[in-house]
Amino acid sequence: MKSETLITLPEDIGAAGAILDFDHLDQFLGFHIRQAQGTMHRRIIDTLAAVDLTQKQAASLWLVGANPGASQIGIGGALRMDRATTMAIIDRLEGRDLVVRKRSMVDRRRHELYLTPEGQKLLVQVKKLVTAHETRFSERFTPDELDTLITLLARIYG
Amino acid sequence: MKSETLITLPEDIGAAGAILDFDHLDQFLGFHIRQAQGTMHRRIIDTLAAVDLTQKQAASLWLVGANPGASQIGIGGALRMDRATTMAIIDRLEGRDLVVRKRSMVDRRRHELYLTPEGQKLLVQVKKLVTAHETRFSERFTPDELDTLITLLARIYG
DNA sequence: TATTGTTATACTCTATAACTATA
DNA sequence: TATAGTTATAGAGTATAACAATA
Repeated sequence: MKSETLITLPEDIGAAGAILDFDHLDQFLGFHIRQAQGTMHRRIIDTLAAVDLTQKQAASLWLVGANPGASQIGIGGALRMDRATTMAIIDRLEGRDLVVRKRSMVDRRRHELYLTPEGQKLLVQVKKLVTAHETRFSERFTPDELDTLITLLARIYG
Repeated sequence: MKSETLITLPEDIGAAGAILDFDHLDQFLGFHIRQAQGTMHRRIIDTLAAVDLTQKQAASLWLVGANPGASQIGIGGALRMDRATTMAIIDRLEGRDLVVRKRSMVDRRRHELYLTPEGQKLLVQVKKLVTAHETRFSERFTPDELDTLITLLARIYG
């Protein structure tokens, strides 16, 4: 028994739709999550190009904005990035004067992270862009469907 | 109004659970897809380390096995990879003598892809590993839930 | 002109290891 | 001993650009 699936391709990948035997690969959760995440990621890259930020950079900016004084380990943990990855991202944000590091007085190992005025200004724009991006995808679902989808997704990593 | 969320972290990331204000970031579909995909991806990397393959390499091997004679553009399209990415992955598989390229007699621009006997042998093992990996995640859901989840995910990129 | 494969190149994310300083 | 940050390094994936061969 063969499962044939028509995959519609983004214009920049491949030439046209291709019919391939997926041999049950397309019955796997991991397959669909990867496709869905890839699709949304490509779109958010384009969306955030307007402010020259990547998704991780934008998410980090967002969390620092909501949690002034948070540490790198805190931000990284929330976004599931290790220390080295978080480091690189905060470096980038600091290099653009969007975020500042301040040595913590309570625990001198930690650096407290804060948005600069520029960071705060950019975050306003980021929130608009990300919200619009999210809407473009979430409007494909009813509120109930969206709620179900998010609840089920959370069970994968919760 | 602040939404506080407890995130349980993988042992290799961060020190312990951290409570952060996500400021609605955790109400976004993109956020949860990324977390879920990251979780499954980390796990499949560990799983496929036994055969020294990445997820993309394994998926490409799988599709070539199911579609003997498929072209790179065909494989890449099905997995949503551009030509350069597909090229690198097939190069790796060919370098390990798992896949061979044969010039097509019908369209001499194309290279037909085939598994070698070694590739076929390894694919058997890959299917066991991937299926076990999938089961570890899919068993968190009832059949109905899994069906719903996959159907909703497919709507994102369909 | 368009498509397939190829090569070169660059960037992001991810991860590991080792080091400093602080707790 | 453990934690937070840092630095160096490496690999995978993604993407663009340019080119050759072929349609």
